[in-house]
Amino acid sequence: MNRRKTKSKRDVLEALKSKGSAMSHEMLEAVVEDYNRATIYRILNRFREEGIVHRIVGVNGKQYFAICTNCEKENHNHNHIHFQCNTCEKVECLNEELQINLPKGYVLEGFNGLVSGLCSNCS
Amino acid sequence: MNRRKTKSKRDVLEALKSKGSAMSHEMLEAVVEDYNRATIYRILNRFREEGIVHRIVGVNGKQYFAICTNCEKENHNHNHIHFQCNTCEKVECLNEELQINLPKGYVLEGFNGLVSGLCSNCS
DNA sequence: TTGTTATTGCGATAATGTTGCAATAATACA
DNA sequence: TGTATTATTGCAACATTATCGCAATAACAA
Ligand SMILES: [Mn+2]
Ligand SMILES: [Mn+2]
Ligand SMILES: [Zn+2]
Ligand SMILES: [Zn+2]
Repeated sequence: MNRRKTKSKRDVLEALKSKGSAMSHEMLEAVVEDYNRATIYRILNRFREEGIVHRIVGVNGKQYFAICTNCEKENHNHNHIHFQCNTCEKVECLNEELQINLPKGYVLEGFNGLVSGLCSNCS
Repeated sequence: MNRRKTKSKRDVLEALKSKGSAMSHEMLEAVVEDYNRATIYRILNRFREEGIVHRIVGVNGKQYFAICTNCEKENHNHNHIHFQCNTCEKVECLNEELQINLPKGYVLEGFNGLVSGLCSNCS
């Protein structure tokens, strides 16, 4: 399964990089040129498999995708909290790492921590 | 806007109480008698307004509702983390309270912290 | 018992995300 | 450079979750 470089992938990656904060499908659609809905989702999920981006689930239940920073190959640290603005919908990574203690017998596999409120632009 | 006591409300509340952990619409539908989808959602959102239940958004983007415990009227503490099992889909409240520091200019309004993994039954 | 209106059921609708399949195009290789 | 392979795309259909308008129903106050 060899990967191929395509314009759509470049466009999506470029959009995510230049935006800085996390983006939903909807946000991406507004920025990149007109690709099919399925194509964009497939690209995002592919990126996620490859460890290029990580996913945040918003309070609205929507998926947001953000470029991985501070992540090494094979060693991702996504235990940071995210912030979602209730007004402008922006989703960003906070630096806050946090430590989680689970009860006995529980196995941690993922973390999705989301603080919602007003960002500095909207407060 | 006076509230009225109905069988559907009693049933939903009873289901949530006896289950102990958070429930999705789907889970509720399987337990209570046959009410319309919209009715159940309206009841849940009503309960939320009244501060009887709180809502957790799962990693799957679905809504889960749990009875409020440790909450006083007008003073809810929902800054606790929740745990969702990737196998049996169960969602429960963890005792872990956590402290969140936001950057300057940010206003906190809500928190949805979700750890996913395997519960003690499924691990 | 009766009137008011909160609540419900029904149907339609919106939004998000995935999938199967045939067409297209990126890439390896002759 | 030309050709074959197959990863990727577009399209349409589908699944799921959740909300909403409206008319019918039923809780409850008087
Ligand atoms: Mn990462
Ligand atoms: Mn509460
Ligand atoms: Zn904002
Ligand atoms: Zn489990």
